Amino acid sequence: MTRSTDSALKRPATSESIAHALSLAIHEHKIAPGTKLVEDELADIYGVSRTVIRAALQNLSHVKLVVIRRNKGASVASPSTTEAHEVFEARELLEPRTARSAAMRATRSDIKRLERHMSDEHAALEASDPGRALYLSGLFHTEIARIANQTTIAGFIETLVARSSLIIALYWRRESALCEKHAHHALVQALADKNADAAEDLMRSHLVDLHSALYLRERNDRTLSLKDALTQ
Amino acid sequence: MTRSTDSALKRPATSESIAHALSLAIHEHKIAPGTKLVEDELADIYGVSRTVIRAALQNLSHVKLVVIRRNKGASVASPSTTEAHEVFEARELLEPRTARSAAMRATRSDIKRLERHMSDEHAALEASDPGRALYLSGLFHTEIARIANQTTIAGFIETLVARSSLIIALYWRRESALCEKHAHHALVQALADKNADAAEDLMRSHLVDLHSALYLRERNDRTLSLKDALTQ
DNA sequence: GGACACAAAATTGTATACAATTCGACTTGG
DNA sequence: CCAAGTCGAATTGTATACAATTTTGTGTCC
Repeated sequence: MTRSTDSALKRPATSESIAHALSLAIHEHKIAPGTKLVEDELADIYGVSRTVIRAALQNLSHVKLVVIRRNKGASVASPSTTEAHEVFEARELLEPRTARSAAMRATRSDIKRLERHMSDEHAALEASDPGRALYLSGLFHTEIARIANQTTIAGFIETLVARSSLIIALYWRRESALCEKHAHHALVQALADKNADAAEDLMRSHLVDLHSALYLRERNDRTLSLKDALTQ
Repeated sequence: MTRSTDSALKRPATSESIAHALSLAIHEHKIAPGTKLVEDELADIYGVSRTVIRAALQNLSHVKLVVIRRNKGASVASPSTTEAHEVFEARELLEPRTARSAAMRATRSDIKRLERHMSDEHAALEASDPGRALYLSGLFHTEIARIANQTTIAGFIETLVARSSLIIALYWRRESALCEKHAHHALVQALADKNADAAEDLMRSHLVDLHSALYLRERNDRTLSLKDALTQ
């Protein structure tokens, strides 16, 4: 038996599966923004060599979930308020239009899937696992992008949702995420009704709500980069 | 002296510099879509180990310039007509808005830079180096995204422009790219005048022009994926 | 006690060795 | 002659060894 923590992985972890696992942990706020990700530790945890870990970290850096600096290694990204604004502005540009397309294309099974997502999310909240609820609520958005059948844009949205998770970890100021439930429910209704206009509007206002539920005063920006400079 | 072709690189190539060099070659149509990229060959050419090459290829795969399939290696991407449509639809969604922002923010030095780009492009055409002209005309678009000061969206546009280069290699049907010159010139004028509406409209119609200058009949898609399946 | 210098430890970067897989040519039996 | 199978070369996947760099700790001098 090696020193490896042997975390019950049947299959010999690939860089993709590791990237996925890390991504999930970050989404669910189990790893905080700014956390240093040391290659040796991860290699030990997943029972693979650093080669594979490096590939996984590189993957994550491409979706901006981790930042890699030469000779300094990888850390979980810690977006500035500027980046936070940009991410939500990009979402406000892409997602309403995508919701419109989704409304025109959504099948009954698509709707069913979205409803399942919502109930999973609700269950996670009941089980007081807000991290998982947040992750699922992100999946809801990427799922809609998938329904819209625009792979390219869906890919962009996926990375924006991922980054949003970090942003929420850093700047969220409301306690309850229940507002979400309402918005998502209304959206699914609009999709089911094939009401493209409503879907677009609902998505837009949902995103504006999220954006404005963040605490993004400029001074935070300085604090953050200071923390960056000191911690990492 | 090693067997390496030793292509006059002063600095010990990093994965980034190699990715950049390959990206340039692809942009300029010096490497055709579908071309197999063998790690050993590249390692030899750039005088580094496969480790570095693999990192570079992974970088390129994230911007969809190359496709990596497990145990099959990397090839230059060869977008289907469906992907081609998606890429241009995404551009039509992102870039007009971006041009609007750019118009509101462009400084005199920004305009100067764009004009320099245009004259470089013209020079490349004069020197009958259409590949380079195409590359520069892509840079023009990413430059505008940069001016708009939306790093996130600019990043998306950059990858879309890169992929467009592949799409043009595969599906371009007009001979002269002179239409471009006109459109770009008008755009710069709008930016210089801080005419946001005009910039947005000009960008939109420019992209629609490009899109419609492609030969994207469905049957091509089949041909392509067939070729894909056989060649690679 | 604090600033500096320098050595030791930790960590990342790169090359290389070897294992696993795919691809192609050849053989062989029908 | 063709189909299927098989061996070998080519290529990719992964682990490991070592070099380069950063970080940390320690001692010295003022």
